[in-house]
Amino acid sequence: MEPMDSTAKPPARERILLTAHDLFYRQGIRATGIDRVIAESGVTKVTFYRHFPSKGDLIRAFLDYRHQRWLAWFRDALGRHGGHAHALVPALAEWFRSADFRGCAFINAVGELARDQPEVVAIARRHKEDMTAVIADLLPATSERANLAGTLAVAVDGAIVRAQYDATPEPALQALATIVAALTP
Amino acid sequence: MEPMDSTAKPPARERILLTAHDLFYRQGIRATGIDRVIAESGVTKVTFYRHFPSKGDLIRAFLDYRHQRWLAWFRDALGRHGGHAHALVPALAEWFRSADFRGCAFINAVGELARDQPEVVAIARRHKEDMTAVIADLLPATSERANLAGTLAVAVDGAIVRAQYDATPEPALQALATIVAALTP
DNA sequence: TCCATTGTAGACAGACCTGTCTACATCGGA
DNA sequence: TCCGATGTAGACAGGTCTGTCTACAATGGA
Repeated sequence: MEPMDSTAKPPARERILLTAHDLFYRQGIRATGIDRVIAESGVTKVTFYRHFPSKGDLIRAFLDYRHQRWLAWFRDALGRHGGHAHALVPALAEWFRSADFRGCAFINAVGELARDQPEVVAIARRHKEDMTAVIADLLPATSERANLAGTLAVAVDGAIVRAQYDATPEPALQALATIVAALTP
Repeated sequence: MEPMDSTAKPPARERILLTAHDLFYRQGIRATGIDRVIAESGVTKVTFYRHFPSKGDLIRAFLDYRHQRWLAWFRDALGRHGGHAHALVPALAEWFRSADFRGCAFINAVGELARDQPEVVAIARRHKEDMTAVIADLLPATSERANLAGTLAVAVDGAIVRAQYDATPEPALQALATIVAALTP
């Protein structure tokens, strides 16, 4: 029955995944060695390699996990801000202003790994398709909905990368607000 | 006087820089070892380290070089396509469709190196400021010019990253065209 | 002529990387 | 009771990384 008292450690696989998520997102994937993930998740090499036979497996699991987690947050934040297209700005503002914001994990992963692990590009593409679908849900069901959602998704990507290298998120948010206002009546 | 006949190799420093540009942009910076740059530029370790005391120096030199080269191309392409805001789309189309397109070197570098080399972020920021200034030159000199250029720059960044992970550049270009049309009368 | 600069060849150090291995402990279900 | 899954500790192999080192050659200006 698994009593699951509050002091119990989560199972090894979950600890590894949470640690990898933290380190990969914060430091970058290539910059993070397996040894570091193993040490910080409090697991040994054998246990680690039984769950993830190679670093590539861990990277894929990390991206899957990130995908679920980020999309759930995105949907929730958009809902909390009204569920219309203009909600994009305050929703993303939450993320951009959070202390550990480091850009889009998928865009970063493509930049780092596209050449050696082409499947990462496919994963990123699917992630962005799902993000675009969530954006489409904010729009009225006209014949232009899919196109408009795609255009807004490009603006969102632009705002994410700008917020990543700018000192403050305001220019990114202002630009996004301008584009949203121009495109949605 | 340097006769400079056509078979002469360029000086070592230039060969190193061109090789680094090629490898860093194509494979990523972290994925490219110094040894590879040394081997492909036809130079020895001592020569290399006399010009660039550390990999960090080479990275900075690469980004400077890329900055000059990309901006010169960007200005030229915009001019060839009419020098107005709508020229952004065909100009970027040239780049996105070129065989060796791999996204924006500065966005990629920030994703890879921001944590360990914060100065890379500052370099990227300056690059994007200059890119934004070039975009501003396409716009009429109204009081809104700077704001509008900043907004278009965000859209351009979004189009660049989308073209990087999409299978074809068309969605990125179409989105950018839509945004440009909506923002410039 | 002298000497600093730039070049060449390649061994080497020391760190870090991924992944394998032996040997043993615990625990839950069949 | 037995057995497979899951856990632990840590040595080890073989590769790659950055950067240093010795020793020598060519060139070009003061």
